[in-house]
Amino acid sequence: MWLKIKKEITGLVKKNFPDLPVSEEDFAFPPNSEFGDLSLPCFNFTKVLPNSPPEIAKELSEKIEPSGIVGKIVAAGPYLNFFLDKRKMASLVLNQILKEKEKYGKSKMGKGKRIMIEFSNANTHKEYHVGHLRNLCYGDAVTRLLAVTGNKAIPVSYINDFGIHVAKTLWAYEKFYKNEKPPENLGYFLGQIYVRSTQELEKDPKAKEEVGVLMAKIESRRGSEYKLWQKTREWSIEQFEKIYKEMGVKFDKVFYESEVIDEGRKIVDELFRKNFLIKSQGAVIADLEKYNLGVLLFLRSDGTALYPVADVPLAIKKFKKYKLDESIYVVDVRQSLYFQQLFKILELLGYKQKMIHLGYEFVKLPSGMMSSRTGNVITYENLWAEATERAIAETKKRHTNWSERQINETAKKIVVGAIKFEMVKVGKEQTITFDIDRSLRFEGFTAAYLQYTHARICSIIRKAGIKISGKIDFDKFQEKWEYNLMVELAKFPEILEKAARTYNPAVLADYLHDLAKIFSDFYRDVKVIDADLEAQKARIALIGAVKIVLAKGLGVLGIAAPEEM
RNA sequence: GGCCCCGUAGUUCAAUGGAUAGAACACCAGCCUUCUAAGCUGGAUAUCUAGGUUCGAUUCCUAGCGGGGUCACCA
Repeated sequence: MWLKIKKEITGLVKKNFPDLPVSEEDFAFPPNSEFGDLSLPCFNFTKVLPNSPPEIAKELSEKIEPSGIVGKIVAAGPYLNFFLDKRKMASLVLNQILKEKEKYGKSKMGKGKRIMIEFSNANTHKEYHVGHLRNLCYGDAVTRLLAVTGNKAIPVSYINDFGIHVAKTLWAYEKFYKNEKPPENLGYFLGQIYVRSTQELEKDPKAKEEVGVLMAKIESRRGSEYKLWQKTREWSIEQFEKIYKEMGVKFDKVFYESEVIDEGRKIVDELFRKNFLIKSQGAVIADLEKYNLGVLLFLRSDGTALYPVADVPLAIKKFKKYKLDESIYVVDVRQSLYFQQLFKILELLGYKQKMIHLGYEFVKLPSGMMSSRTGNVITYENLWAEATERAIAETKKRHTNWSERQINETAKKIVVGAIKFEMVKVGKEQTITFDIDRSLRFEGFTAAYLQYTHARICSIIRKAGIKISGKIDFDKFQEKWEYNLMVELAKFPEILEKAARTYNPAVLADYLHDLAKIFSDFYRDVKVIDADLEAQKARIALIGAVKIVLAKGLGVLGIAAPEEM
């Protein structure tokens, strides 16, 4: 919306000064609304005009006649500030939002590009912890951002169900848990066993061989070990599905290492024959030294497979089957060298599609790096239980008359919101130190604050009980908060585009918080229900627009906006 | 050692090269017979160092310091 306004103003300036080097990108928002709504720095104009920036600003402000959406033009030092016509602004912004409703903000920026985005690459037979959650929440938010900005986003997950970790867990299972009655959450149970396994293997180095033997038996895809693998693999997969359902994340397709590894071995053989891969120190590698990317191991010297053996065929399958324009991998930044290597190999094999590794920093705890081995870890289950308990307690306190079902449903929305918001509200380059007390707060810069703001708006609209129909009299807007809200609402489409362009949902989180803050100011100073009918109508329209944008913005972050809380 | 990321308030984070560096938490002092106090108001506190580019640098460049990651059989 602002882009449109900036273009209009650019036109206005050019009409009077055709030679001035000015474009939409040159405008800035003033630090304070007292300065105006939009600002044009005049420093660059010294190249075509003889005067100093302040003199130029002054001259421009005198010679350009305000028209259209521009109400007033004022020079402030080297800046040329534009004040917009508030009534025109109101009718432009509010009419569009109320007409488009939840479609407001949708753009065609992506031009229908087919983008596959791979995330939540968890391992079966291991724990699912807050580190995985960052990946899940970030990947999901980016998927939704790409979709809302005009791309065909295809979310997929790639599960490693066939690595050595599987054998480790099953080794410990056979040895220590075989006769135990498994608990209800079987996936979680496997995670616990994996931890035990790493501890036991440290104590008993000889057991490594047993694990190797077990792995070979599983890979043979025959016998009781293979059956055990099939059974326990389902346990993990069911756990993942439960997590995705609770968190409201959907994948179009889930790939499994066990399904692509055979194809991968064939490709490795073929590439080896073609001398694309070579033998070195007993292992099979790709030598990428000439691209300054070191070497990448495909096969260990004992012939067992490493990551790229599955990743290469999977990437090829993706390109062929899904006709992708772009392929995105959301994986921990520690694997950025690996992805540079993988992309280089795919490029050398002739794949020219755009490949992007979205590397985010890891999650650690106040007590240090997460480590399953030492038990310094917050599992998904622990976090979910803890968060649910707190959200239920908080909701009960406020709504003593609510049914249990109502409380649980609302609490769940708060829990999912809290977790997702914590994970995406900071940039991906930032290490998250996950402090459970800090993260499960319901005040300040949190999802709960945004949800609460939304619920308050819903409450007002319910109580007012009037339908907005016919023409709205925007002259009824007299308060600065009403105007500030509209200015903020108008930014939403550009915010979505910026967040999508930079793969940074934190931009959106920030914006929603700003919007909610301004609403709170409005809420304090401006009564909606007590106002005369025309003013009430106009204000209902305004807060209705805020509600739409809050709900939509939260939705893009994968967070629900409850009507009451 | 090579490469990558980070360094902003007591803490956790913001800031397309633009005006007075914003929030949140914590702390102190206030605001609920009035649309949900999960809210609001007020208060104090910050750009790692040294150079450079620029009319203008938290932002870009160089060097250094500090923290983290990664660099062949881990995933």
